[in-house]
Amino acid sequence: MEYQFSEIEAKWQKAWEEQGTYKVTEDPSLPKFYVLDMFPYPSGAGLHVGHPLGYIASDIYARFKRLKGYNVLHPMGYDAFGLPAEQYAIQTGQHPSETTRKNAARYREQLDKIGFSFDWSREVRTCDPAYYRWTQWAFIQMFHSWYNKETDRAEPVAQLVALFEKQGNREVPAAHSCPVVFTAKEWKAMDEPQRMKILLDYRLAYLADTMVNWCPGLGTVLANDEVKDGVSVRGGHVVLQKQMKQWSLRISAYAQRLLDGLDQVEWTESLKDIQRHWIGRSEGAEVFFPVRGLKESMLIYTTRADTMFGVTFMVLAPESEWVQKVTSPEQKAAVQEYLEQVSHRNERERQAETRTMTGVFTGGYALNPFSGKEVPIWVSDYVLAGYGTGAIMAVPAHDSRDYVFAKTFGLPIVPLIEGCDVSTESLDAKEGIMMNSGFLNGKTVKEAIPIAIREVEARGIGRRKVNYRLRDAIFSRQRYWGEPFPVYYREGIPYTVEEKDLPVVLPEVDVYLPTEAGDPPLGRAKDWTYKGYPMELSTMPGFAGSSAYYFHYMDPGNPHRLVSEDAVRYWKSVDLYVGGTEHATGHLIYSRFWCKFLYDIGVVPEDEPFRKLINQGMIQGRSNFVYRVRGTNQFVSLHLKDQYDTTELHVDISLVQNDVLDIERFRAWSPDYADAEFILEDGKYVCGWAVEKMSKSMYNVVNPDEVVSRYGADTLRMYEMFLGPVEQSKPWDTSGIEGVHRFLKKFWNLFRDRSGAWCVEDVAPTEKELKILHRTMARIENNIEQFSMNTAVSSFMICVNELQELRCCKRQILEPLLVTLAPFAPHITEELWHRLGHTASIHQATFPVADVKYLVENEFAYPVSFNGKTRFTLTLGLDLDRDAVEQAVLTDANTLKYLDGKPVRKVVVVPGRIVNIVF
RNA sequence: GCCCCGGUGGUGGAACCGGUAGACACGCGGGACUUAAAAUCCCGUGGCCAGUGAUGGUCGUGCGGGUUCAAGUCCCGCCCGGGGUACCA
Repeated sequence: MEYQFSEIEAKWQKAWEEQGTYKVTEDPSLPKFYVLDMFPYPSGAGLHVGHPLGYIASDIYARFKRLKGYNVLHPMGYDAFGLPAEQYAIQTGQHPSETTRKNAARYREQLDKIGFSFDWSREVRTCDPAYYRWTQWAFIQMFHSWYNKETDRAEPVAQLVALFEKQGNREVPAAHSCPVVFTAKEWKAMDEPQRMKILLDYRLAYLADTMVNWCPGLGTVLANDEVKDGVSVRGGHVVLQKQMKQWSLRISAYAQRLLDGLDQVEWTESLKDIQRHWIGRSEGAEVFFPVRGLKESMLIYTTRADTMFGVTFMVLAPESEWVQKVTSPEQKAAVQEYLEQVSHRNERERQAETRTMTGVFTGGYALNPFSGKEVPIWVSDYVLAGYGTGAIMAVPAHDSRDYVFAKTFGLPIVPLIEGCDVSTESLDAKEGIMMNSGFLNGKTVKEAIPIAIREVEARGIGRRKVNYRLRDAIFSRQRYWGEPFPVYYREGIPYTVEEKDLPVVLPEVDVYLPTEAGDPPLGRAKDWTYKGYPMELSTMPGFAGSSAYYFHYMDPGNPHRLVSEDAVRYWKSVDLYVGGTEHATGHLIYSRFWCKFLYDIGVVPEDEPFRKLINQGMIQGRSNFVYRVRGTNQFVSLHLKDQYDTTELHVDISLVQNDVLDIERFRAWSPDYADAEFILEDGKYVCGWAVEKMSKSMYNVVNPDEVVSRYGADTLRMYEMFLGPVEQSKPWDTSGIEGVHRFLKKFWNLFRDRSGAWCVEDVAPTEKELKILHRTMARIENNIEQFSMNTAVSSFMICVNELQELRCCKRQILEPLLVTLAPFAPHITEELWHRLGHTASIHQATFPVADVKYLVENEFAYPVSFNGKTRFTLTLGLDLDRDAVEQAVLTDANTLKYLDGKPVRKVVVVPGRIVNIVF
């Protein structure tokens, strides 16, 4: 019987589903292993062949771990809230939940055909109220928590209130944004709205006026990771800076823990670097500069306290409250005009103007506390309001931005490093010997920095300070298709909905657009109130639902908890997470933060969610081109095109095989080409090709369904792995798939004789056959553990080629081999397993253990080289020691020939590796 | 600009700790089977040079240096491609 993959695959997919083969429950008698894929957003376009790459790799790993005796949790679900469904709803009026449901069904259909071992009974969808109640619940917990910097964890706000009642807020070690200082007495004298306003500045989920990325094109606010190069990542719309009242998560309180935690996880260094950079820890000092005519001193942040003597001016961010305080009457009009000008600029313009500095003098002066000199205070948008204190001391000689500013406005530049030349550019490097710097003269920069900070502290004009670039996460979106906030307003003050009333279900609206008044779409909902009070109109961002979904998989559908104690104590955290690197500064940071918070409040036992992370590469498209002679309907073959003036056009890759165009089908492809003419080479039309993004517009999309129906899921799975390392990006080229398909046919044929009849025999295998088997088993196990799936596939090919040559069809060889192959090709192996007489699934078998006695060789073909050049090989026993090998080689006839009578200077022998003769 | 990661045949890619570069596969060329095609099987396949020939020589892992008996692998300096980040004081 031929290898009939379609029937085999359909049969076993059905059987696995019916028998619940991949259903998993907590089993304390077995070690656990949690393999997770980043869940997909179900888009309308469906899956292309690049999407399942990571899923296949993780599925192989999950199946392997099961065969090794682990209880494996391997779930899947959908990141189902998101902009595309909502934009589609705006255009068509179709409810986003409807589109999402359809798209998810399509995804499921496609995924099922590939034969994954997901436990679908644990499916989580972020848009399902039964799930998002836990997103809302977590928000409520954050609302009622504050960050205690002393205990370094989140604690209940009730405890904070107790502290306020006892001692006011001055000494409370909290991460906060509260501008006022009060005593216990003052706190007690406040009324409820006043207290609630204060507490908002301490909560981990808080409402505040903040500078946000406002995207008019999408009608919503965006988080920093959703903006790139001044435009929105989704849709590419212009983004403006705007002051708005928004919900935020105080993730900045966790900056140090997020940084430290990176040392505990097995992620690639480059991904950790991206996160480290995003967190952006810097060590420096905050220093007060007295201001002429004011009692109050201005606070600045610097990492270069050593350069204090070189400060020749100060710069304020346009948004700084100090601008109004220091501006002189004469400069008021100019400053106003500048602020006006700056406010109209969007992020892109602000960034594009790196070269031309803008700014204005405020008319105010600050006093350099070290040199005693007065320096002018300027305003410029090169200083950011959100970092440090929104004010800087400018040292043009040693900071390139200050340098450009000084040159632009003719401000003095005082060099502080001996022998440096600042006539054309600043010297930013932290090296050299200090000069012009009073008590720091003669010191190196590295010595001077701590000395200067110590001096600042000794004089009581500032203190050592660590800053982070990481900002609090803006958590409101002025959109419809997201989790509603469990928040209502009483007298303008936000309160959370009682937990017993969760979930707060997303209400229906007539259209998915903002209201006339400019409120978000939820402003259109009828009776959008709680206990008679108005509800919050924003919804949560995309990352809300994806920050803890991996916990709910452990205990899906639990109506009482995100995850039960028993379940989370068993599954703990994700052992292996597979997904794209594009989530480095979004999902992967937010999830870590969310997990640490849940850890702080005692809901989960570990504070890092993803122990090991593998980033799968992208599968790129391989496009084909035809060359049309300009102004004609004539097409010229690739290698002749240089003789003509041509236009390169994408051609659908389904019309091309091995870069040769199917002319008839090309003519039928579009009416424009119906009467096309062709200039051929060797009777063929050869197409050009290029590696590009896989996309419809390039006509290079390959759909997994098509591959499955032509070659089967087992072939698709193995070919995706065979393409190359999982982590690497590489182009998809369907022509290569034949080799993998051929391999599976050969493998199938090992079980049959020449006539096609079943021929597996119970005969003792030979030493040689056992060696082939055990070597393969050992390699595969090693390859899977290293996540080197491509070399695993090669190892199988080599094994099958060798067994085929030996015409081996012995049960004792084929049976263990089947189990070894099962993670890669689950269907064909299941079929053959049952034909061998088994009744239970092969996926519940045990992975065979390689016996070392079959792995050791007793002979080795030594490559013998002369002065590093390999000339011949000499097979010798591996039991020979260094001297014996040397003797054997030196007396060999071949050696004498290559030496040609010259004296040997040195012989290098590495037993079991190489012999090198130097002469 | 700064920080990562890459660069190996016509193509995708192998090569453990420095030890026979190009495994495995595609493609291509040749052959067998066939009326023919598909499928299958066998042989060859990095470049150049020499030889009728089994073969021999030589160059070769982006470029230029270096360390070493030996370098795709380690070190220094560049070039190119991809990703991250960017007035973060």
